[in-house]
Amino acid sequence: MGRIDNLDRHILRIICGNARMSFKDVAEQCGVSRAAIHQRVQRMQEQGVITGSGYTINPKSLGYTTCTYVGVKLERGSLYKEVVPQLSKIPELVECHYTTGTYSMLIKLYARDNDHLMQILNSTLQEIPGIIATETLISLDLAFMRNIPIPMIDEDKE
Amino acid sequence: MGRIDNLDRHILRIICGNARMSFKDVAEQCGVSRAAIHQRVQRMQEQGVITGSGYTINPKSLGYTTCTYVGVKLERGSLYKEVVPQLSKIPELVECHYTTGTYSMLIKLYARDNDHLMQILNSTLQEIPGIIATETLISLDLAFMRNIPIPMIDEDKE
DNA sequence: GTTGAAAGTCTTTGCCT
DNA sequence: AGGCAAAGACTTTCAAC
Repeated sequence: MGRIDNLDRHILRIICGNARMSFKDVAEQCGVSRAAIHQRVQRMQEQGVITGSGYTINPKSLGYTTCTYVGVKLERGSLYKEVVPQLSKIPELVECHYTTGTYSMLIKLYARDNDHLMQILNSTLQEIPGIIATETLISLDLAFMRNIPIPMIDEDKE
Repeated sequence: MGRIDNLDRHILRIICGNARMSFKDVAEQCGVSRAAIHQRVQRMQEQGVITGSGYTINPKSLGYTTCTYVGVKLERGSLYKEVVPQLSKIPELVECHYTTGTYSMLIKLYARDNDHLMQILNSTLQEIPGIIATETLISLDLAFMRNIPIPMIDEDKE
């Protein structure tokens, strides 16, 4: 996968929170040329360090009033691979993990209102074969949401 | 907050998964001029519909091998406001919700390895006053992670 | 929402360290 | 290998319509 040095990390710290910042400004902040930024961003995309880009949309502006996590219990863990395609069909479902602990899976979804949430939970989720129980954790408040930390490394080592 | 019409929605669908796409291409896909795209994106940023932009970074490339959700139980729900600033100090913690259900809070974090995870759970989290119990849900596999759905609306109504 | 022109930015190529 | 400079191509911005 190739090493990610401190210049890479510096670039990532800047752009991971602002995809539309011009490479000229990134270059100035890093003290290198624009071309260097361009080459490194391109290389990191090829290496799979950077997997994509996007805008963050406020769910409320689209009419989604609630964000909910649901703990899903399966009849058998091995049903995981069969259940995922079914879950994937639910557009409101944005994240889907296979987990250790109390639940077999943890999923995240957005709903327009309580009726919509109930409809997803009862009519859609509970009807999927293999799912024997769900536990609903409604997010009443998002205290914070931020990017993964990007620590600098000791470049002499490694 | 102003209405978001179908052209806005079309734009959002395109750019929310690709922040670096040129507005010229967006304009072509939408069948309008470049300036229209620019005006609308700017307006949506001012309105708070678009709250930011960024690159997605592969956690593994930074040395994070595990993604973990932790259900946190508080002594009293009202301690929430006091606990959040403490949690915010943990850089590996990327998301923090106040929730209904089994837990008082649900948090998401990244760890380099099992030792690192244990250290965050035992040394850091459990030491915060007000936290009486935690339940760890390690993500063994991320089946999918995608953007919130952006439905088109019936523009005659509303 | 559109057009057109001016200002600024990105991307490529070849060169240098 | 990796960083740099310059040129042409492309975008963004700002008018007036």
